[in-house]
Amino acid sequence: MARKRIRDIRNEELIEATIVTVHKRGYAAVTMAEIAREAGASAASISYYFGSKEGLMEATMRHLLRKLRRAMVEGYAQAETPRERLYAVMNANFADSLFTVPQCSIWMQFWANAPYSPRLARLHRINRARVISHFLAELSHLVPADQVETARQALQSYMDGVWLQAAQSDGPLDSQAARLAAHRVVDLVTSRELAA
Amino acid sequence: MARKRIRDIRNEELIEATIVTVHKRGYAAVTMAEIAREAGASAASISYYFGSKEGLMEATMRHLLRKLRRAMVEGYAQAETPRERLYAVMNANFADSLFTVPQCSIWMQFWANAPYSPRLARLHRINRARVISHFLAELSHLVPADQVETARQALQSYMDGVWLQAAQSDGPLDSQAARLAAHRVVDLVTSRELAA
DNA sequence: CCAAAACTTGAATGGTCATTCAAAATTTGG
DNA sequence: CCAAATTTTGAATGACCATTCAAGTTTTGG
Repeated sequence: MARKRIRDIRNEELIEATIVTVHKRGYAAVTMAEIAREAGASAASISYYFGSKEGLMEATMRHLLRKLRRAMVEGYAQAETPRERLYAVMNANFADSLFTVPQCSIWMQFWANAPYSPRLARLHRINRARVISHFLAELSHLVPADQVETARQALQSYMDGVWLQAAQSDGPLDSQAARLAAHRVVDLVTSRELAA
Repeated sequence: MARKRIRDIRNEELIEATIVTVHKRGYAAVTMAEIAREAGASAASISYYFGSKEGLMEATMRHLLRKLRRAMVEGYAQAETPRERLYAVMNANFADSLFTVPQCSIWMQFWANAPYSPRLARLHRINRARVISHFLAELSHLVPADQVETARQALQSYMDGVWLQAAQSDGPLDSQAARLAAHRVVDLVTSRELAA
């Protein structure tokens, strides 16, 4: 019991420290020593728990993806119509617990660096495919078949763009306003006017 | 005459090599030696021309921003209505010469790393303010005053999101389709239905 | 309480990299 | 053609960093 406990505690602490430190210094500049200091540990302990720097980054990204997925399925469970499920996707992405400057910032860091790390790229690809299929599934009930892909592209671009802008924001974010705005975008994109 | 010529030629070659190499290896991993090799020069010559790695990155970002700005003013000159000018902004961002995978990719690299480099951050801030004011100026003629900011946020998020997705794309991009889709988004956002 | 297992880290290692510099090559202006 | 200015680079420098390892400390299970 306790054997597992300690490992889990350290994992969590080190991942949290990674989020804070990558946000503060950037993916390109962050060092093991900085992350370790933030966590009150030594750089050597990171190697002990995660094997390597890349292992730590992968674990941190997994942590963030898990958090997002949890928020998503939670909202999905209560949604009953395709439109409500689209709202649920947006609500998850702009949930109070996820839509903060540091988290959007670190998300961007991983996003930008995923193409250059096989382990991050893999996680990124899997997550991306999942989100796309969710969007397509719901949109297929709401817009003509030949517009589904265009509508998905629009919704997903908007969602990503909001995160990207949020990452650059100075002040704190208004997650509720973001959700409302996102709902409106869903409504617009699924209205008849999308047709060319 | 020739004195300036050589410097300009080298500047251009090194900046072009920087774009190619950063796209290939990522901002976090790229080295002076790699860029120099791509340009058929030595790492020392980069220091000679740009002073430092950060100087080279700043010059490269300036180059990209200049390119974007040129495309923008060109379209602006021909636009006659607020809506046409919004189209022009989109057309510039999704111009054939700019909307390519490598360029979207490197743009993301700079975007993600700007917050951690004072010189990049400065360029980024200036560009951002310029784009925002353009959007606001045109939107103020098209939507009620209390919706201008929301509409700007939506349009800009969409635009950024499309670039972000394009950077991750596997195949080549269809810039004309991107422009058409962007026009439709402009139409949607400036329609009466934006109202909550 | 005890031995074994798990955990922790300071210091060493080996490697990488931006930058500098001196010397050489090239170009320029006359 | 020549001297001065400019351009080029190989090698040296110094700094930084991820990872390893051996030696300790703490925790665990009995």
